Amino acid sequence: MNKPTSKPFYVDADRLLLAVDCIIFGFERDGLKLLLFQRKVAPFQNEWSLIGSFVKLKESVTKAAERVLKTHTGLTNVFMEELGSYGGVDRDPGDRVISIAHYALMRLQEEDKQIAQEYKAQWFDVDKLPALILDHQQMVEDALEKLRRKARYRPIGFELLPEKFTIPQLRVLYEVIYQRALDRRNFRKKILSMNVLEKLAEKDKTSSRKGAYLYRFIPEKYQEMVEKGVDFVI
Amino acid sequence: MNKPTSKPFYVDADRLLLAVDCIIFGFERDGLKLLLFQRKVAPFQNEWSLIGSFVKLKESVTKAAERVLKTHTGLTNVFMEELGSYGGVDRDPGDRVISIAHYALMRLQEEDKQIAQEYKAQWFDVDKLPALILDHQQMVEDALEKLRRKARYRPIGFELLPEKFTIPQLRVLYEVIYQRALDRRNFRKKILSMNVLEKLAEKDKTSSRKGAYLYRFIPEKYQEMVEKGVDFVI
DNA sequence: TAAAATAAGCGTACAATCTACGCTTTTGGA
DNA sequence: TCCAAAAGCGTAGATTGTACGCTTATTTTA
Repeated sequence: MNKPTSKPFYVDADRLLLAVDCIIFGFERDGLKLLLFQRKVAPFQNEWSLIGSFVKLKESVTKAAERVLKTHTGLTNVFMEELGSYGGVDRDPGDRVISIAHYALMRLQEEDKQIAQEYKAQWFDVDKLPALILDHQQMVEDALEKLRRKARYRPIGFELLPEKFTIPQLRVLYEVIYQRALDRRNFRKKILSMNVLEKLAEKDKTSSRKGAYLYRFIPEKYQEMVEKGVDFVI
Repeated sequence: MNKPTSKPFYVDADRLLLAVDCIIFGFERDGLKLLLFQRKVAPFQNEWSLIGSFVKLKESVTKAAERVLKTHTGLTNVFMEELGSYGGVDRDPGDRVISIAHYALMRLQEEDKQIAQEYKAQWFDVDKLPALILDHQQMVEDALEKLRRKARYRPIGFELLPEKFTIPQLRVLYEVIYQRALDRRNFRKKILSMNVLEKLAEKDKTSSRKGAYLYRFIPEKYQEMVEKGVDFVI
């Protein structure tokens, strides 16, 4: 068996195109947003789409997803996780492409909103999305479901908050994820009983006259919680 | 742009090898088992390995996983689900191969044990596994974690029981998955309170003198439970 | 043939957690 | 100065979880 490279095995196997697509969620006071792009290349030029790219020969899948996020939003260090593969034969009429979808979470601040302009993208309300190409609609639905389920046993939503935050802010976050109202008073009790929050002296007055105390996660406790998996407010 | 096929797009993208690997769990009274194979081809010939195959150009990822299961165990209609991708650049020294791992669950009966002989495979106790090739050890650990987590909010374990089963059998199943003892009496109460079981007139006497009543899932209730997601005995 | 052994099954009591909701506090604006 | 609005505190009752004793049915064994 001659070897053109140092890799003589598996010569008969088919070679395919492998892509990553990113479902980028942003959290804002008034709801959960999704970052969408107008596709630059054919097929489906100019239609709304998730952002993605092909995985390169010398690049891990994870790195590919990070690269996509970086080049299309400028962001690094964002929480991102694999959602799953989309591997149907005819899912992309352009060729046989298998995509490994990833979803990312970020908190949306004024500065992040510029991303939309700089990268010709747009933030949409998750329940007011335009038509998407290919199976991207399905990916978004799956990502939302996974996000909600995950929020139950992991403090995942916390990725979406600034370092200092108020308890009402945290509650709104969960309300947005679960799409339903949570009792103010019970939510507070439950969260505080977990002993992962440190109360700070400062107050945030942007959303009420009285102002709400700021809190911060206690890193060790938070880490512990991530590992053990907590049963969260439903 | 000339087109050799009807698919003129994405000509510059790298083409990779995409595989599926299957983590096949079997449930038996005395524990959870894993089906392993002695690899027939180089590299790693004769070493213990999960079973897998390359995804073909005209085959969906899901179909590829089903094909693997069928050709290596003869089984179809087994619960199987995607675990995730293993996409590191150097994970397989034989070539750049990305694998999408899947895990399958089945109940182990005498007839299924012949699989091991027919297909030159062997059932191992999940906590007494031999060394595995590549990152297969990691895949198994991840699959076990996912299985346990999933068992909490989905009646997933039920895939592993025969149509008629006793409550003690169901309990042993959960004990095996969670790797800890569950209180007989409380388990029964919890399960019965879900109202998904129909008590049959027959008893099963294979595992006790007194014999235990057989039950069956009420299909509609069971389906409801799958969709809503239940919070299960921890 | 009676007693012992064993797993199944039933019930009860106490603890922990969830849920609903009233009341007080703080502060900016009318 | 009073009102409105959100934050924060507390309690009571309902629900669920947890520990564990007791009875039942049946086979084995003494």
